Formats: sequence, structure tokens, C-alpha cells
Amino acid sequence: MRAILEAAERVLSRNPAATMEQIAEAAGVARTTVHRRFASREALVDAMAAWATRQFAEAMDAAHTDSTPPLVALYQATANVLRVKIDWGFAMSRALSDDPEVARVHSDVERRCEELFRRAQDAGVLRADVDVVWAKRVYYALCHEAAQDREGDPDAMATRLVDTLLRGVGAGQGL
Amino acid sequence: MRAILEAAERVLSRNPAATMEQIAEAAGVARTTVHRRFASREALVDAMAAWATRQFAEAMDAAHTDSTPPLVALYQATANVLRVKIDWGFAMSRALSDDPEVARVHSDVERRCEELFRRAQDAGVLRADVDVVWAKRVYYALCHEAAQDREGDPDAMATRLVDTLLRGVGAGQGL
DNA sequence: CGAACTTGCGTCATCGATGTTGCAGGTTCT
DNA sequence: AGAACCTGCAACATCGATGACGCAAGTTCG
Repeated sequence: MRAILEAAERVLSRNPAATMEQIAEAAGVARTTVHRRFASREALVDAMAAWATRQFAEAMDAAHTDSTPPLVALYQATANVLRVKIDWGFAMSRALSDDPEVARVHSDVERRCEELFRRAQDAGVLRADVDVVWAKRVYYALCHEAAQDREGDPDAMATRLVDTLLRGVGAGQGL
Repeated sequence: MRAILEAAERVLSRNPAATMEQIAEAAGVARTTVHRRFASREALVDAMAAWATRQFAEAMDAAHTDSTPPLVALYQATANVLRVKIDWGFAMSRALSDDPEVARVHSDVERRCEELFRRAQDAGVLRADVDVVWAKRVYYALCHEAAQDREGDPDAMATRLVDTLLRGVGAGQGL
């Protein structure tokens, strides 16, 4: 069950068009067994999305983004989310689920993330002259990029990521 | 011919698993006509990659990345590449072509990009304590993210992108 | 031991995408 | 007008993925 989901993530992250046969093989079971657990390919992907979304929400919960100082919460959330995203990159990229409960959890996480960025700007952690939406997009892009490194310490990755997000890579003399 | 390539880009960027039928429809021709031009689906995608790669190389050429000051070249290259990437995002993401000539052009662009970043670091535009490889990955990620905006002035987008890349979005007091 | 459950294997039906071909109608150039 | 060319349309064959069975063998409990 979990083994099939994990195998599916492993295979589909490398090749999104992989067949059920390949997924089954990676899970060490017969293809029919996969079909017994998940009525269709779509059902399997939905289950992956549901599982990843729950992990995602738990990662955000653990960071207490609404009660800790913005910068601390940002570090914590980043490290936690990276840990999940490294293992469930494919499932998280297809988070647009039909299941209303999954959609609710997902939009809830989205909301908390935006709220965190707003608080960060109010606290002076984010520059006042940058668009919060753009800042969030940059943050997401960096998380996605960082999660490509499958090896390495998530905490160190989070440190580098947040450092890059806030300070950039320039030497500072501007143009 | 060009119309088919452009239609394929339009359709495949929204849905990479789209059928030849959908591509043909978007191009306003019959499916058989597409098959007459491109022997197989793979041939079509290869042609798209070849076309996009050439556009990519021309965009870099026009920026004169090896003879202008690094910062100027960075702005120019960014704006030029964004213009191409907005219209050929799908084709550029699958730049791993079998055609040796395409592969050569692509690796040549890659080389020039790395050289530009090295020069930027030597000139003090990039911080000396950041890994050049990481900086390049961040830059690519930002280009990819920025290219999602289909409307808007590429020059303004490049300005914001380079500003974010070099200065980040933080207010500067650090942790 | 015996019942309930799960799994692997082989088989089968179906379906959609791909790629090919022949034919008829339309355009362009000479 | 005639030749060469391109296109749309319809039909066809093929192929791989999907999903559904039944059956035999294995396990886990009582």
C-alpha cells in the first residue's frame, strides 16, 4: 500500500508517462495487485496527491507559522517542506485534486503561506517595495529547485535557500 | 510548417500528453497533414527542440555575453531569453535532443552562460562566497518562473528578475 | 486443521493514439 | 489548359496501456 505509493512516486518523478507495469515492478508486486488497490491510474495519482498533501500540511503545522517570528517560521517551514518535497516531488506538483477535502487542506496551506509572507513584510523582514505575490513565487521556485538535490541535509539546504531568497547572490553595489 | 510548430508549442505547453489530433486542430490542419510533415510524434518534438534551441542561441548571441560588462550582458541576455522562453517554454524544456548539431549548439549556450557567471563573480557583481553552480541554478529557476507570465514587457520582467537575483527580497538586516 | 484473505500469473476485452494509404478537390506555376 | 503539388477526408492496420477475471498457491488467524 504505502510501498506502492512510494514506488509510484519514485517511477513517476523520473518519467510521468510511466506505465502501471513499471510502477508495479518498482513496487515488487504484480500489475494486477496495483489495480486491486487502486481502481484506475487516476485513483492512484489521486491517492498520491492526497498523501503528499497531508504530509505537506503536517510540515507546515510543525513550523507554527502563525505564532513564531516570521524569519524563524520561514526557516522551519522551509526545512520541513523540503524534507517532504524531496520524497514526494511528483505527487506535490499534481496537487490539484478533485477530492474536496484534499483541495481544502491544500488551499489552507496556501493561505497560511501567504499570511506568513505578509507578516514577514510587516515585520520588516521582506522589503516593502517588493510584491508579496512575486516574493512567494520566487520562494516556491527556489524550493522546487532545492528539492532537486536528493542528497544533502535539508536544514543546510533551507539555510542556503532562505539566504538566497532574502539577500540574493549579488555583491551589493547595485547598478 | 511554422504554424504547426507554434500550435504544438501552444498545446503541449498546456498539456504535454496532448494528442496529435489536438495539435493538428490547434494548427487548423488535418491530423494527416501533421504526419506528412513530421514522420512521428518524436520527430515533431525534435523539430520543436531544434527550432527553440536555435532561437535560444540567437538570443544569447544578441547579448554579446563575452564582450560586454557582466551586469549589462546579464540584463540583455535575460530579456532576450525571456522573449524566447515565453513562446517556446515547452520546446526549451525538452532541449535534450538526439541531433548532434542541436546538442552542440545547446552545450555551447550553456558554456557561454557559465562563463558569464564566472566573469560576473570576478568583477565583483556576484558575491564571492556563493557557489557559481547554485547561482546559475537560481537564475535558471527565476527565468523559468518569470516566463510563466505570458503578458507583460520582457524588459521590465528582466529588470525585476535580475534585481531579485542579485538583491533578493529581504530588507537586509539579516538574521 | 480449516476459513478468510491476499497475491501472482495468465488471459481476455477494450480503447485510444499512432501511422499509413488512396482518393478527390483545390491551388500555383508554366 | 495541363502538370505538379498540397490538402482534407475517410478508412485501415497496429500497438500499447488499461482494466477485469478466474484460478492456484501462499499467508495469517481462529
